[in-house]
Amino acid sequence: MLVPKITTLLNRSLTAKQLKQLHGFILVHGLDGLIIRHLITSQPNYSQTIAHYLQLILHHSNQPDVDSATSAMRYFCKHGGFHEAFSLYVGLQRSGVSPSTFAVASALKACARLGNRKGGIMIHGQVHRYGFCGDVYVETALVGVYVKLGDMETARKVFDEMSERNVVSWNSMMDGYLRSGSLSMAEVFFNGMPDKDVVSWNSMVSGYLRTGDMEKALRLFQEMPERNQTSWNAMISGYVECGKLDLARSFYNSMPQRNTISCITMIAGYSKCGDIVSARELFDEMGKKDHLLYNAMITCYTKNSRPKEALQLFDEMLQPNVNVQPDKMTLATVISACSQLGDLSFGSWIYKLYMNQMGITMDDHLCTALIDLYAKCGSIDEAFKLFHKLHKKDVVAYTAMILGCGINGKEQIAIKLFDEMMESKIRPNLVTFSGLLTALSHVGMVEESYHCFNSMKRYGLVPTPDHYSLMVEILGRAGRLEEAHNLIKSMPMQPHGGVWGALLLACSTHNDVELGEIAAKHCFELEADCSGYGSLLANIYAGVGRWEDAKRLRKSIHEKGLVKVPGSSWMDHVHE
DNA sequence: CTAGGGTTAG
Repeated sequence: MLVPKITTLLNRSLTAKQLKQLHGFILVHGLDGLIIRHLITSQPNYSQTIAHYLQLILHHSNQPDVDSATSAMRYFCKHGGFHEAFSLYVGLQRSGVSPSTFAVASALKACARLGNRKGGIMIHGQVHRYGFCGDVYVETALVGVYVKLGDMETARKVFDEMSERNVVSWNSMMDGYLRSGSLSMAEVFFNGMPDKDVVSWNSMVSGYLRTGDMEKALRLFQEMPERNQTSWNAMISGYVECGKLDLARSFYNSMPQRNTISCITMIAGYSKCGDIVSARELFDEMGKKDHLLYNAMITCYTKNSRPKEALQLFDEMLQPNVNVQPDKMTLATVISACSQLGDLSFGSWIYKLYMNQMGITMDDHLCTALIDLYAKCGSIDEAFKLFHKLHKKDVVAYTAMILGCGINGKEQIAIKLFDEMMESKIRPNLVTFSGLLTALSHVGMVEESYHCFNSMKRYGLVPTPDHYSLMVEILGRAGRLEEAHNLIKSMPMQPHGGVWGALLLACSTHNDVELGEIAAKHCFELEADCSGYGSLLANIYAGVGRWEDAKRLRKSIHEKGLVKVPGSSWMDHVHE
């Protein structure tokens, strides 16, 4: 009998090749549940491989071993393989083998995480049939399913009928009420719990944080009998959420032991308010950096239009002495950096070679990033190919395509895509309208643009200065300068330099001195670096033959950075 | 075994 020989093998760490041989052996000599279970627990590095082998084996076996299947299900559940876990359970069902309570609990967890209503209800029925109703774990898992499905009524019913409950059962119910927004019911459960653990406290604290009630959250945090990293991290993320970065930072500084998540939360917070220096400081302070931390920092750079730094950091993580494995998120972010730079070669290297080499498969996020890259770099056909490959076309994907068509001279297709999107009942957002207006601006379709701009409020969208800027550009190109000026004056918010800049540019192509001076005045007031605007105004002067004024303006920009326009006292504006 | 915190694309 060769089984003893295998069991001795198991206590050593095996190479992938040895494992494959072992698998062949198991296939030939039949399946032994004990061995499989032992394999999964004793070989953490290869447990995924083993679990997959097991899946295969079960598929071909008509008498699968319940215990080994359960081990595999638990493994998959722990590592996010909920589909695999569920299909293993279905496999057991199909071969008519009675599952264990463990298998049922795992399968229920998988259904909860997948939002698989049908599966959850099916297993609920089986729980009765197998007489697993008295099992706390099974019933708690059942509560978990209904909580995750948002069905608090059924969850409550299951909970009420339980003969025995533990902390987790209570916590699940409380979590469910918090998720469904019933803060008061959650409080009732929190106060009614026979005993609370850290999770109970943490859940309640983050419940208050979600509703923005920082006072109650803080009070509860201070009352906690014991705090763990999650408690601290929740507070940090709460303060980040409401923009109180300094308070978030003081919690970060005073927590006894920080982890990667604490750091990522802070970096994301700094990223949101544009403080990349502080973000980088925290990043550098971390001793051990994983790919999630790298992702956060790289994202911070791309979100703040620093694609070069983003790529530098990506390069750093690939260095042999660092050797941090990137994942899909890393690549999606890095590709976004490439499209900001217009670097098609690096981006497509990732797509065509690197992904293959690393065994990273495409998902819709990644695909959308690539669509944007190819579209921005002029390869609109390639972008379309990728667009058709998407499993689910969402706003972001449509927006990328619309903008891509717009900047590649395919305005009609951009409009068609927008209509198609409407028909699919996908709600456009602010970025979508920027893309559409950009497309329209290239063909000078003024009435269409007005229509588009005005339709924004139908979707509950308030145009941003950028949208006004695009409208000004469109009107300006059509020579409707006065109309553009009036549009700016009608803006409910302070226009930024770009809005007036768009008008100034239009004035320069149409040689309108009077309006040009007004626009330039605002530009000078709103932006630190005015040399570009100054030159535009000088061009207008030159265009109408006011050579002296043009010359003087150019000279003043060049020499002292002092913008002084003849005959206009409001131009006495000093710049550094 | 069951529950809790962070990061991706326009």
